[in-house]
This record gives sequence, C-alpha cells and structure tokens, in this order.
Amino acid sequence: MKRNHAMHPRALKKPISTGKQTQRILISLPASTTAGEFLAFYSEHGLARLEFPPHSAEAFNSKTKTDPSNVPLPSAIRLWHEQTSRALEAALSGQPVETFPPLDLHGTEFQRRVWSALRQIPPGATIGYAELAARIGSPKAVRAAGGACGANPVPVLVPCHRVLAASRKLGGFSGGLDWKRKLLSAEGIALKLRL
DNA sequence: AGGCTCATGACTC
DNA sequence: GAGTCATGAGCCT
Repeated sequence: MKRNHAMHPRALKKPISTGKQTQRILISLPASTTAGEFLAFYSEHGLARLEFPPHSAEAFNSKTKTDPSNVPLPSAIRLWHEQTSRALEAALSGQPVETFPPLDLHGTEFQRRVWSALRQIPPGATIGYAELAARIGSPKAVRAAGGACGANPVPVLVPCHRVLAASRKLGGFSGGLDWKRKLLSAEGIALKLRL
C-alpha cells in the first residue's frame, strides 16, 4: 500500500509529541475562515496548536472548545486569537501573513530547528526534505526532517506544506494531502500529479 | 538498549 | 513504474 494519508481528515491517532515537557493549554477557540472552522489552542505564551476544520459535525462537537463570545477572555488571548484568525485568512488565500500571534511551540531541539527553518520559506516557494535537512545542519537527517514536519503543531502558519518530496512530488501532510494541495495551489505552486 | 516507524532519496531493474 | 536499502530521530517496551 502506498502511504496515502489523503483519506483521513483528522489524525487523532497520533498524540502531539511535544518533547518531554508538557504544555498547559489554557483554552481552545474556533477560528472561522472561508475554508472552514479551525480550532486554535492557546497556552499562556501564545498559540500552541492549530487543528484543521473537522470533517464531521460530531467530531467537531466532541472537541472541547470554547465560544469566544460567551467567555471572558484575557485580553492577551483575545488579541492573539484575532491575529491568528487574520493570519489564517491571509495564508489560506495565499497572501503573506503580516502579523503572527506569538507561537508557543514545544518540541525537541531538532524539531524546533526544523520548524524554525520552515518559517523562513517564503510564500510561493518550496523546498525538498533534503534541502530542509541541509538547512538545519543535518544534511543526512532527511527522513527525520519529514518526521518533524509531521509533528508541526501549527500547520498553515508554520508552512510545512511548502516542503515537497524530490522532483516536486507531493510528499505527505498530517492534515491530509487535500489540504496540502489546497494550500500550495493558493500560493500558485504547480505540482506533479500523483504522489 | 533494542526495535520499530516514518511526510525521504538514490539506486536498481 | 516497483522494489530495495541506508539512514536520523522519535517513541515505544
């Protein structure tokens, strides 16, 4: 079987690996976009996690989420969430993000290097997993770099979708390959068909 | 400490 | 194309 993850819209199987430290999530808020309702999780330091819109209503309702209009929010989080929402909207339409919310990314050293390298890829550009590994100083850790992409807690804003497999093939995507295609095409990036 | 799984890539048919 | 292998990191036992 090919490893085609396009089917399962929400990967609940894999717990978010954030390294050793546990991260306290204070609140999760829905962020409406033209592409659906994302779910944003905030710690005391900023945006900690982002989930793609659930495909089924039940999955959505089962989430522990908080309606921002019903709950008194710390002003910091309210601001972060506005920044997140605007950033998402921009990114989904392929435009550069002007202002990011503070990101509170927990992970191993290696993963953080990868995520940081991802953020240096400008919209409309792509690199390969090999290039990504080279950029963080571990040119041979190609597969591991892919693994760290998969562990990216904040997809879309940390643009793991801009990493393609060799010869412009699609590679994988934790949120499902349909999302990867959508994000890439919004940025005007042409792909080879098929994986 | 050992084994297994990968969002790979390069190489062989 | 399909099969195969080397490979680093992470996450289990």
